[in-house]
Amino acid sequence: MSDAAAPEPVDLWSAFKRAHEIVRARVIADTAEAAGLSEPDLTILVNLNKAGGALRQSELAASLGWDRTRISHQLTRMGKRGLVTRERAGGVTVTLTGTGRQAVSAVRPGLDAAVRRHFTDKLSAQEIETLSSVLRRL
Amino acid sequence: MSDAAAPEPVDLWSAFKRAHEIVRARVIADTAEAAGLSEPDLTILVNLNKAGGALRQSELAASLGWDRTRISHQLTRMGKRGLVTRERAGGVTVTLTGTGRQAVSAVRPGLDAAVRRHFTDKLSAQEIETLSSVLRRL
DNA sequence: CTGTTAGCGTTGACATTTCAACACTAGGAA
DNA sequence: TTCCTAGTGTTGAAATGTCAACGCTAACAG
Repeated sequence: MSDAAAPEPVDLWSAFKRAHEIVRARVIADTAEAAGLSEPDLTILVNLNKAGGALRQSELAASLGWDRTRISHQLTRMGKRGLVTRERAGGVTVTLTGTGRQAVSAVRPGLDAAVRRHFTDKLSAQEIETLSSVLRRL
Repeated sequence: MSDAAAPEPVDLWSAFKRAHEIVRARVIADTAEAAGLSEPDLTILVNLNKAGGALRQSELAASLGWDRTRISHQLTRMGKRGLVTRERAGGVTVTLTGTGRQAVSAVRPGLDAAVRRHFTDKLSAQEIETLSSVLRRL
């Protein structure tokens, strides 16, 4: 039998937050920081790019688990920096600008590498599968 | 064989961040919010309490994965609210006040319940063990 | 037409986090 | 002694996130 005592739920949650915090800091230090982008900038850019360059604002919020206000402020800032544009069409559609696309392409290789280095390379294939299924459920 | 395609590292990382964001929002809504504490307040209080009520500031930072500046500002705010005290002893030692202890005890049962409800109850014993081992490694 | 309700987004004030720059201390080397 | 160097903590300004309040639009009932 395994000798690991069942962790208290709160301790498991603390470990989760700590791991998130540490991996996040390392990945950002290796990517956004080097590209003159903030972490939220990068998060939005990658999500938009993955969706083909445009998304409804509410879908963007849902896919990140962010709330309306946070997305709104963030997009306002990114608009001023010329990374995205917004237009009303029923809801609001957010679109990547040329500058925005360029920024994603520039950072992407480094981001992939950093995520592998600080995250997935430390996990076995079996663990990745379990983790993936767990995260989907939360 | 499993038919789940191996997820791109970046996608797994996004899923990790999203799960963290969602669980965090739910737990906080059910606990700190109800107790007049902020999330970082609660995080610090729980950690200090677990350590017996006092810790070196740098140890607190390391155990949370936070950086110096963040801890410093946070403790300054909490000091003003009467939750902790600091004194210089080689490094700086942070101590829970009576008010601080009281606050932790008051929130603790609700916190345990919320973490179970939004997090561990959704995982099997097997998954908890895997997750626990993975998080330790990161 | 007049409400009413719900979804979606914005705004401004305030709280928290980050960033760059600055002390302070201890320890060792010149 | 003086001069590094590393580790630790603080400060103030700028960036980001949160909260409460508001406005807009569409759908629907009266």
